Amino acid sequence: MEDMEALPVRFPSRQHNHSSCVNKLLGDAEEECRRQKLRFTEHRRKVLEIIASSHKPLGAYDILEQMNISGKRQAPVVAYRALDFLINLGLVHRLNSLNAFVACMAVGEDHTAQFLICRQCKNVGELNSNRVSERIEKDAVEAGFQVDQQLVEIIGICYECAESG
Amino acid sequence: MEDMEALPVRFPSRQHNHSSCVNKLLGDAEEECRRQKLRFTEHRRKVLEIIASSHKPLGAYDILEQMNISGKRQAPVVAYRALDFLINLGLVHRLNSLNAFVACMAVGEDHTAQFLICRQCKNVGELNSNRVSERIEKDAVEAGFQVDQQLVEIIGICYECAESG
DNA sequence: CTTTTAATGTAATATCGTAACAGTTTAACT
DNA sequence: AGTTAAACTGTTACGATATTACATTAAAAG
Repeated sequence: MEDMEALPVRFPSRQHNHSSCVNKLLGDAEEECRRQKLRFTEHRRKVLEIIASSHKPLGAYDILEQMNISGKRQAPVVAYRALDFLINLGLVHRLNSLNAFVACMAVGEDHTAQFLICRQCKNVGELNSNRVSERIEKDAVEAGFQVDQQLVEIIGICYECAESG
Repeated sequence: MEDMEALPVRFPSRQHNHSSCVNKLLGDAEEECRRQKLRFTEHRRKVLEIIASSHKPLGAYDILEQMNISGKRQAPVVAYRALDFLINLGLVHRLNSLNAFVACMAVGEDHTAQFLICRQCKNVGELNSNRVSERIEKDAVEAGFQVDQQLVEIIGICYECAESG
């Protein structure tokens, strides 16, 4: 018997307005930092804002380009440091197959995540299927392996791209 | 009700002897190339041999170092070309989270694969769980996504490392 | 208000991967 | 065999991604 609850998935639709999710994410970040007594500095805010403003994954150097506050180009390490921080906080995810970064779409939900990467429009969605993560966990354990972290990236075609041919 | 068949998994044990699996893989490669009328050139053979001789993932430049036939260092592109070929043939897998490569442990079995990466001994095992791949496929489809490729990398501690503390 | 921890600035460098193009080998077909 | 087309190789250069190291500054904790 299957679990019949709705499967949580976020795939950004085409006409979707980013500004609300950017604001939500920045708010969540601030709150989370306050709670954990961490510093939500300008670099970190800026990087999160840049990533959240795009549902296409951004490379570190793309982000860097948009960090030109006062026309001055930052060193790569500046972006990487902020990214590390945000990833540890669970606000940003890294897509290994693309060497790129996306904002988390399920902040604060204690979620597992699988990434849906559309190879046509390049948008990335986040699937939060506990069934998938539990299946992986179980089978790994059965194979004698103790799981710390799961990286699941699914490449294909999203609904909107499939519809429009 | 669960599928009770044994879960196919290959995790290289410590005392395991590589030479037999190297030979098997080279044989499979030759046969597959003959079948598909592809050329199993010296570079390709050498790269496959190098990868198959290690169950730790190797980076492209590690492979390159070992390609010093007659003391002459090859250009990176030489390794990458051979790797592309072997990956397309399904003889080698790329681990995106490590930018590294491992030999396939289930050649010719029409398999799906999930990788078990031990963060202690750095060995990599291959889990071939259709339950995992089917669960991913189903949930992605339910989420409106058409799957072309799945990348599953599982990071943790292998059985032998867990035992020895 | 001083100590110590965390974050920043800056330069250099390491690591990973590809483009472009000329030359050579191999396979396929007269 | 000789010709042609396709695949592979050699070589150079470069692009893209990521980290180390260390001096300086800012913030939090006592």
